Amino acid sequence: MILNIENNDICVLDANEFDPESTLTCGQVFRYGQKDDYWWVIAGENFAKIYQTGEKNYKIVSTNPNFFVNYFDFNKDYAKIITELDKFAVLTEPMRIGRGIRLLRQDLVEMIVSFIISACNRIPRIQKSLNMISEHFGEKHEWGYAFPALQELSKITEADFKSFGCGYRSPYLVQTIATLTSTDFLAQLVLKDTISAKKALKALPGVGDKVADCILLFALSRFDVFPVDTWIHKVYNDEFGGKEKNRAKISRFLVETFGSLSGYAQQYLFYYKRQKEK
DNA sequence: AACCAGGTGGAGC
DNA sequence: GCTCCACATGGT
Repeated sequence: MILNIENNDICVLDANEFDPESTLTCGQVFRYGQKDDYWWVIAGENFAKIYQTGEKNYKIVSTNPNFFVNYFDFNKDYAKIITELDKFAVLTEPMRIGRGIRLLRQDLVEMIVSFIISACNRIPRIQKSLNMISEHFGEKHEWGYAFPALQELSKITEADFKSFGCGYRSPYLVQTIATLTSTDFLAQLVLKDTISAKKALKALPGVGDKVADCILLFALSRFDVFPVDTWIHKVYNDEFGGKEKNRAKISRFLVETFGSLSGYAQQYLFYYKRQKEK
């Protein structure tokens, strides 16, 4: 990976390790889109456009290049990860389909809110709710609306969340945000190991096993977790011939299988299964 | 018109 | 520990 930061531009070479489409559409992030000849993404209060400039060349135009180097984790070498995961036959096709997926380093509060909303929901409606929250409580920029900071989120009422289509998750959101605002929960969380952090997250209303795993993976880069949702449940049945029905046990089995690379395996398998259904 | 969606919390065993 | 079930909301 060759990376140059030139004023407001970032040039990224070696597309074997970066594909904006698979990275953005693989289910880890909700506020993105495709327009004209570029992909765009809003991450917290930052915005980027991603242009393909050659077979293996990308140009990222953003408000904050250094933020996006960290966000896309461009300094991480995926070659070793891919080599290691190549040992699993079940990943051969998913890794071919999802070539260029990078696990993003996203904002903790944004992930907590996003994945509480994701419970028993459809992806387009999750996106709609998050966009409405941003439009009503986030800062307006020329490129759109930032995701609100915690201080702004704490002003949102249960009725507001319901009007944004969050449904029965609305009281969970209000209570969880109140906890994050009034305690040192977040500062303590990042210090904990994966097991303790998961336990702490599950104490938040609206956060169970699956949502906690998503937060750990997408915000805290904990790769030793395997979120099990309806799609991964299908993967487990179809690709692993699994008989277990308890999702916690399925997750445990998959973490035992993929170890410290579980999070990557999960993302390839999730993307693969959803692509196949289309 | 039932059924389902990136599940979770609570009740009852 | 486990198994049911209700929970808003919108799309098919």
